[in-house]
Amino acid sequence: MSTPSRADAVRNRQLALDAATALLAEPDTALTVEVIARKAGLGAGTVVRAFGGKDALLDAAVAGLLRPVVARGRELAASNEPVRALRTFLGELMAFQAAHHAAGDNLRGLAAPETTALRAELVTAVEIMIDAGRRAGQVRGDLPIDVLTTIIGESAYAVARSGSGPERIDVFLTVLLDGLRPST
Amino acid sequence: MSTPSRADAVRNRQLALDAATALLAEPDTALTVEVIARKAGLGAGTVVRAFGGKDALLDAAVAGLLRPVVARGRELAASNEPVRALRTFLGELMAFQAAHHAAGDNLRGLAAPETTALRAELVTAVEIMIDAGRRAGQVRGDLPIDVLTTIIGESAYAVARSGSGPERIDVFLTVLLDGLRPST
Amino acid sequence: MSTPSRADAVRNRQLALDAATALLAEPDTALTVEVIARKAGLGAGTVVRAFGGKDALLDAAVAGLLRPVVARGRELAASNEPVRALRTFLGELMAFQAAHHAAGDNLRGLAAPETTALRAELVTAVEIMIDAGRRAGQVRGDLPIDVLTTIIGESAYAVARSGSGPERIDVFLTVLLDGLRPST
Amino acid sequence: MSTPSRADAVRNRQLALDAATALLAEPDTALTVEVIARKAGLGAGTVVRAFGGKDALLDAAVAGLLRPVVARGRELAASNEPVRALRTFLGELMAFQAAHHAAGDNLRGLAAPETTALRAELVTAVEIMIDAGRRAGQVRGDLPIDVLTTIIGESAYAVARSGSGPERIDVFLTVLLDGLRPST
DNA sequence: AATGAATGAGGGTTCATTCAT
DNA sequence: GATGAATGAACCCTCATTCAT
Repeated sequence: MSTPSRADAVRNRQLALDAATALLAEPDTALTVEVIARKAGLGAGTVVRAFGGKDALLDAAVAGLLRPVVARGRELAASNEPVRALRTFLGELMAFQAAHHAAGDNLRGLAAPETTALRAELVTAVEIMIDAGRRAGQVRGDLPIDVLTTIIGESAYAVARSGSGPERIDVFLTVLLDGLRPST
Repeated sequence: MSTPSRADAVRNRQLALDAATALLAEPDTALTVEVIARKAGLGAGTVVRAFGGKDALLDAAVAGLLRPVVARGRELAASNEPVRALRTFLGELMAFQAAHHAAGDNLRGLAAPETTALRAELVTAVEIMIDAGRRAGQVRGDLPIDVLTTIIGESAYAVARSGSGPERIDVFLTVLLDGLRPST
Repeated sequence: MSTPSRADAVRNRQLALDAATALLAEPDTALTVEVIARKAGLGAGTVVRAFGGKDALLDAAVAGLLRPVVARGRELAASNEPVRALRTFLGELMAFQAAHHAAGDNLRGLAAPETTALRAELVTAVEIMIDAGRRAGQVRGDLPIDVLTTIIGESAYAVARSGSGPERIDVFLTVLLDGLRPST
Repeated sequence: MSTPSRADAVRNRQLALDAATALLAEPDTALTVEVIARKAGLGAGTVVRAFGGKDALLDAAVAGLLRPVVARGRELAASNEPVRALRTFLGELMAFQAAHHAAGDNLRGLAAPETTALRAELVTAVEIMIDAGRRAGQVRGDLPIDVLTTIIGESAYAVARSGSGPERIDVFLTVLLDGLRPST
């Protein structure tokens, strides 16, 4: 029968994904297929085969990390306190980046369609919040919105690089959001 | 005389450096010794020998890019219009990063003493400007200065990632500097 | 079961070891990883991976050659005809060296813990035989024992260099053992 | 004129030779052309050109070391106290080997015609001494002479390997020469 | 379907030799 | 003729992928 083995395949996919995800948080680990496989308790071949290549595995792992953040972004985009929502969202995004700050680096030079798509959704969520903030008169309207979202998105990455803790993230957010306020 | 052949050595060192520097601006190129050597029109051995290793070559290339920026930073740190100086400096720093946005990534995991030293000088220059800005009442005093400098430094990196052009840099600076103003 | 593929690994490890061992007997061969791999019918990566480096492979190869000799030495050290035992042992040791006379040279400058340990055991065995020979009045007592063992050990190496056949070994042993007899 | 530059060539040949010779006594030095050149105060090209290749340079260096030893051998071969002469000669040979025990190893795999020829002469000298010793009844006659000379020649190398000092050499000689005495 | 050993291209580096200066 | 920088083949090793078991 093929059903039970299919179940195994699903389980192994998840094991590989979990291992890769865990390793993304360890900045000084090599992140080779063999290391991932060992952490997953699988063979190297299984790990590659489960995703069709290392690129796809890492894409899936980073996407898996990003997905709940994006979901949260969609949720917060519906808030009627857009600036507060933006701060909350960016705080969570940055905390995620800080916790897995090897994620971005390990994706370098790889095809990562899932992650790319999620990043776009993330930008959309930010866009909605900014737009709502503008309509509420809480966010400055003198700058092009697409540039603002890009800046905000990339800034999250910046914090990740410095291995920043919560207090640093908070300072950054204070500066960023004060800068986004309408100029008096 | 011992100068003549040395002249060639200097020229080729520069060729290798130029090639590496040029490649730092191409984010999707592999940046192997052989690629650098081919671009420089030299043999692979020559490139390694000229700098004593790939690490040292990349360090030198990035440092070469960073050096004039840092020099400019020292100059601007003496300005008596600190906020304007800060904006000018950050604009130049970010333009540099944007032009060579593979620089930081390619240095990952390498020993890069020159670049590290320059980065420290860069932070010092920013610190001076912020401090002067505070004394002039133009920069907020409610946040720890070392966190501000880190944030600012990392932000420059953020812009680099997005391959941003001048207008994007300008928007970022506007937001950042407005956020750094004393809260009313 | 996990044994089946492991069986191949063991077989190939042995293939690499055999190839290296065979090449140790060819004084004018380069003994690079690739040469060993080709002789073993394996890829270069496999050979390195199987032992964790060229050093370890050569150490293992030489140790593999030395091990039975040392075992025989321990056996003969228990003999109650110490001089006869010494001659037998040295004969076998030299025959081994003669058969693989590139062994020592190829280990030069390498970390070879196994081989080093075996050499020490070898010296100990000789020491025991000489000591027994002295107590039996068959070996001269006028010379320091540690010097004798060194000399004997190194002599075996000497014979190896000349690619000597059995009759040469025999002559050397006659001279050496006559020289070790108590002076009348 | 070509005469003065010829003089320079001769001088540089000697400088290269001296440098190589000196380095042969340092077992843990790399002995690359560049190292030799630096020690000689010459350029790498000059060192290679002076001898037509690294092999020839090392051959010449080792031969230069061996030559006086061989000369001394010829001298001592004329002695009418052959056994005493043999001991003296072997002592000097071994002291030479001990002082330059990197010599042999660095010649490995190289064409070294000069050194090879000298080694043959050295063997001849030993042969003469042994033959004279036999006629004087001081050296055993029951063993083939060519084997004895080989053994003796190779033994000198053995001592070199162990980095032996004078006392070790002396012990070795005592054993060896006692072994060469006619069996009673 | 999973395994994990084998593969082999590609990485940085070394070094005897060559050749423009 | 001397120089020493450039060369490029060869070295050992790593690792994503493949494939016999």
